[in-house]
Amino acid sequence: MDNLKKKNLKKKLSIVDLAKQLNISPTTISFILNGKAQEKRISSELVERVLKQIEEVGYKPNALAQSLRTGKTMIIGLMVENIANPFFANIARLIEEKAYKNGYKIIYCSTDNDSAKTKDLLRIFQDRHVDGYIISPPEGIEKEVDGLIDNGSPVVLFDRYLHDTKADFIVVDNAGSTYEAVNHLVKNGYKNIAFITLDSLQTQMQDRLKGYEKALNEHALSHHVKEISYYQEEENIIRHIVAFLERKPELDAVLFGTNYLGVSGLKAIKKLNKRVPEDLAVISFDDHTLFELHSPDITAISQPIEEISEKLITILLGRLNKTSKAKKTQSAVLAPELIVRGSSRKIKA
Amino acid sequence: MDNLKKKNLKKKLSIVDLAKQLNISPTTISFILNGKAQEKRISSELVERVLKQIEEVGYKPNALAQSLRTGKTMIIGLMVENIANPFFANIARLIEEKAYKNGYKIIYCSTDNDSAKTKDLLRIFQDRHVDGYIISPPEGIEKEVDGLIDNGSPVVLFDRYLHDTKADFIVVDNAGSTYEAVNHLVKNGYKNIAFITLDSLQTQMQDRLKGYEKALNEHALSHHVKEISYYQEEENIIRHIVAFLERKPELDAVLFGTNYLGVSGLKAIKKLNKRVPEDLAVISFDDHTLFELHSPDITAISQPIEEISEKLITILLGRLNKTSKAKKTQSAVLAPELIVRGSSRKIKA
DNA sequence: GTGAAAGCGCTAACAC
DNA sequence: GTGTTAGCGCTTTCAC
Repeated sequence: MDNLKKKNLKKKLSIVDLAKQLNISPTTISFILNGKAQEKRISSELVERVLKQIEEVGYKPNALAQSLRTGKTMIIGLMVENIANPFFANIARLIEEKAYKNGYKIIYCSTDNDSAKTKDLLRIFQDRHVDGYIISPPEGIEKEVDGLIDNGSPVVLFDRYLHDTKADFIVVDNAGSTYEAVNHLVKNGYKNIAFITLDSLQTQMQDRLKGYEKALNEHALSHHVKEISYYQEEENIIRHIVAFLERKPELDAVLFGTNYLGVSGLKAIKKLNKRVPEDLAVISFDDHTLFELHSPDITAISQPIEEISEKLITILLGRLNKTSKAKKTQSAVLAPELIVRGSSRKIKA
Repeated sequence: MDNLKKKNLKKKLSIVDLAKQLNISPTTISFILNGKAQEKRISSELVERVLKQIEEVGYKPNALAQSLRTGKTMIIGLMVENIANPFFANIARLIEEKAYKNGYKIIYCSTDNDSAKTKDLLRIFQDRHVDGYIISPPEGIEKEVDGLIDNGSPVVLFDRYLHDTKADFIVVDNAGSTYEAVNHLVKNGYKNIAFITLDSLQTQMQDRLKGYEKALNEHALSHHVKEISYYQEEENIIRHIVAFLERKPELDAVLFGTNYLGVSGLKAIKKLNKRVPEDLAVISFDDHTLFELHSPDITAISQPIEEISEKLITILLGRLNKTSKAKKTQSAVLAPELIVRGSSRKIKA
């Protein structure tokens, strides 16, 4: 009866309680628990006895107290632009998995590309003493990021990076892959190629724009760039795309700068009753379930999500484990893959 | 020079440091910080002075120490089946937002519907002393959930619930909405309606099955149920669906039990070169960007994501704020909406 | 009105 | 090899 009750009640017992039960000092238990039994030459019988008792009474160290003492929380702060975006959700998923495997937990949040919100969020993460950060940063948080690093918290950026920052980063070859995509369109006979992108100075968007422009210049084709503001409802985005496409009847192909622009773009194209690719060829940056199943299926610049996540966590864990803080900025530029599908196929002229 | 350095260094200063600077006791500062200035009748000038100093030196209380002392972490543990599933990602997004607005942060993870993994994860959340839980639970964690509640941590389940548990839950009317969807198909002239679902005993899947069967029974139509195991690659799922559809050429409609089954199903249907809805009408549980843009667009049972998130966080915050632990289980059953699209339209017989 | 002091549970330098 | 003890930074009871 009493035993049963005890089990349910789960009186949180501390290392001191445990020490009393065993008639030894908390220190010894602490040493054993932290793998210092050998080093401190604690008798293996004692170790045995302690471990057994721990098992028996279900003792679990208070992580909060540990963190307060050691300064390490084993928590990684993950800030993505928007967790509802499949690209970020998939990255988050993979990072989470790899982090857990290494004993780290994830606290996450969506920044909405809002630097004020992001600063608040960074503050909160700092308050909670997260050990390291993985961030797809909005513009304007350079100072805060460097502040974190100065305080000894490693930061790895992804999807885009920040100029003049000490933070590590993992990005993809945005310029090169966009360049390749446009060349693919040109090779298939398209000449009036638009680029519908975000009105954003973030590096990834700027690089995609550069790739687009470089390709067009090389082929002496005229530019058709439409920049759309990030901060609006999808309906509005669609409206803008519709207006742009209507204004430019000469277009025969369009490249979308992000997956959600691609999705909105397809909705716009549907509204206009344009046939893909006969009236308008389509390529989108980022792949999306939708692109595979759409009729026709949509050519996409697919990012190596698995590789990105792997590198991110590897770099971060490296920083977390090593004491050498002096190491230089690490970075990697990964190669996306152009997945050619029906929406950009050659049409008989 | 020295000032600059100080700013960058951000020597974490404690409440004691602050007290020394002000020549008062830490207690007073603590009272002021915790809104007890009135109660303790601390002179408003002192309050002013303290606040100003805090501002000036950028003092921030150590949340870890606070948590250790108070036992509250202001962190909510969110466990979803899979953050890469848009349904869960969207819910997570909304919950996160609402939580932050109330001063709570989210630690999240994906359970993969794996009860062993989930138990581990619960353990980790417990270790970190999260204040409350929002969970889309796999089967088999009833005991653990009740354990949490017994220990005073509120738990709200969603998407499905657990029998014989004290936990609150928010679900949708799975049986009713599936019933309605099948009736819609029947009304549009379909007679051989399959239900492709998960091989799962979770309540939501069972209820969807019941709704399907009830409708068929009322119309004296024969059942065609295909249960697919959750734990496999998408390729395999597609293969199973293909095989099922090939084995049952008499089918003229199919209802998918989840959004990813719907997506895989569409891929299977594409492989089989079946026309939708001429050869096979399609409805899927859960809406998905894809369903809107697919040709034809896909009829879906859309869950009220915003409302679900709102209720979840409201119930949890209610529990967190109130001291009355004795309150009975709270639950709500929300109504999904059948969004009728082209994939289930009436075809001329 | 304000302060001293006792912990929350843990780690680790130091002592023996 | 093992124990004593001083904090980590905060809240809160009790005293004045």
